[in-house]
Amino acid sequence: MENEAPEALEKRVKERREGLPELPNAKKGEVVLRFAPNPNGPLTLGHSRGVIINSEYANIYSGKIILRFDDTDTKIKRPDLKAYDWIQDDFKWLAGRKPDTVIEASARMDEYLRFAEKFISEGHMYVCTCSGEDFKQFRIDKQDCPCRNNDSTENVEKWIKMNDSDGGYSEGEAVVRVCTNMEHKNPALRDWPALRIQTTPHPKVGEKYRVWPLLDFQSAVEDYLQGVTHIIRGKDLMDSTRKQQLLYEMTGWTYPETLYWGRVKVHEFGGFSTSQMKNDIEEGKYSDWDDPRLPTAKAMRRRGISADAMKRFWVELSLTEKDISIPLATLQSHNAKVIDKDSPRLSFIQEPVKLTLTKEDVKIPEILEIPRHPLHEEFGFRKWQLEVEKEFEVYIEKDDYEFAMSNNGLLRLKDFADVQIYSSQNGKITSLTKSDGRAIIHWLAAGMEHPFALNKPDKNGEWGVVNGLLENNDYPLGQILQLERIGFARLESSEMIWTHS
RNA sequence: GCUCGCGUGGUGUAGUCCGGCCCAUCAUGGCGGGUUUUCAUCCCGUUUACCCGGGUUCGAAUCCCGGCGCGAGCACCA
Repeated sequence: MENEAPEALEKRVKERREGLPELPNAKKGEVVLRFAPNPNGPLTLGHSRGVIINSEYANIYSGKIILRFDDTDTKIKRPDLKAYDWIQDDFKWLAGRKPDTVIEASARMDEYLRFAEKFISEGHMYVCTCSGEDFKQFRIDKQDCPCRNNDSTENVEKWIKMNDSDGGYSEGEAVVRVCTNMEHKNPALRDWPALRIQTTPHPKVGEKYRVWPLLDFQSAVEDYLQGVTHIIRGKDLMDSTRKQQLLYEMTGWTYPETLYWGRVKVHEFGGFSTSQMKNDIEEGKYSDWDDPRLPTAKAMRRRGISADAMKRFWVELSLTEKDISIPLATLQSHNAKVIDKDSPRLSFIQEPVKLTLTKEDVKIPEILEIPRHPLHEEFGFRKWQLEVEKEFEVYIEKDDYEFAMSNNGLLRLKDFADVQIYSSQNGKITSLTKSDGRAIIHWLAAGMEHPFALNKPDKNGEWGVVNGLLENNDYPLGQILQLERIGFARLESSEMIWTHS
């Protein structure tokens, strides 16, 4: 058998793959990856995929992950000074660590301009002074623009004029193009633009530079300079890869291995446009970037989604080029598994109804001890001081009260006692032990509560405040709680933010 | 218009390169049940899929051809 068909033995056995697929041509310890957002806002849910997938691969291959701020547009997607910090913060939360290197493209301008000048003098790029509209036509017609045939000396002169704020070209009058091929079958690759003039000051470096690289050029040069081995990007940038490969071919550089993912939408949010969110916040539709209704990393964190759940979520979606639309429930399901085991239980009474109960012959304890977590007694106990002398008052939810009224008034107060309730909002404690299969509800003893609010979405997804009574506690702000029979929520100073059930 | 990519259940995903081990994996959701003094966690059961049409082949989710659908690029945005 081995002698007759050796190739049959070499064929890989079909196995179920788990986690991320292998990176092509990756050597442990030598992988360099990068995540390159535009700092025009904090990270969105979409960006979180980039942080997680790239940093996961860096972990798997003991490689490096670079965080690069692609901030070379001063006009359309202006960098937001605050975003540089936000993104580093979001990155650290998602990846569980800081990036190995942080680069700001705007701080690397000298390098980009140096390479631009080199490529122009070598004839790989040229200065084009045609209008955008004219060039568009040349591209459609597969015709060279008049500037294409200028010799490199002339191009260097024009390059100097581009950089000259005094008497040179002004914004829109000249761009630098990569000399590819005007008959390339893919129109997107025909002499693509590499640098242009921008006179809007940059928030970081002001008016120090006049000619700025476009993404394709900046990214191509920086990836080379940093020794990036693998690029993982959206498939909308496939043509970007091809443009950059053409430049790499001219310069003799080796292009990184490139992988892509498709577009992701979340049912509840649709897409994740940073500029759209920015507008909406400015118009007052949302309070800020961490408004729980927004698909930002900040908002997810505020809603009590754990970084671990985000990681599981993105790793499960893996690296496919398919455009997908996924319900938030998938992320929430991962999250529930992660947070359930260490979320302390607490009672929260929505729309409370106060009941006065008689104790009859039942002897109630002065202190009721309820575990903070049903599966982890080592977390300790909640200790409720009960009123043994005077009237005994409790709060239950209006819905539970109404349910009891239409079902003979029998209820069990969880972890405490069986009660019989009357429509007068009075009742009696009938026994401490559970005597039958009656419904068990959560409740609060009077004196153990304080008014508090829960900010949560209704059935239609509209967020609103539910007022109620929260069990007294000393958990720190940011603690994720499980409100018994309701769901998870994260504690803030003036309210709780709903996580999910 | 030109160019590129993708099409497996309600939603994702494995398998597609190298055809048989796939009457198609795992998860999530739905439904039903169990455990639980929470409608949480956990456990069990159940449900539904290879875009369409040809071809090659003993055999096709997988290879070939042709459709159709969806998405993206063709920006002096990233």
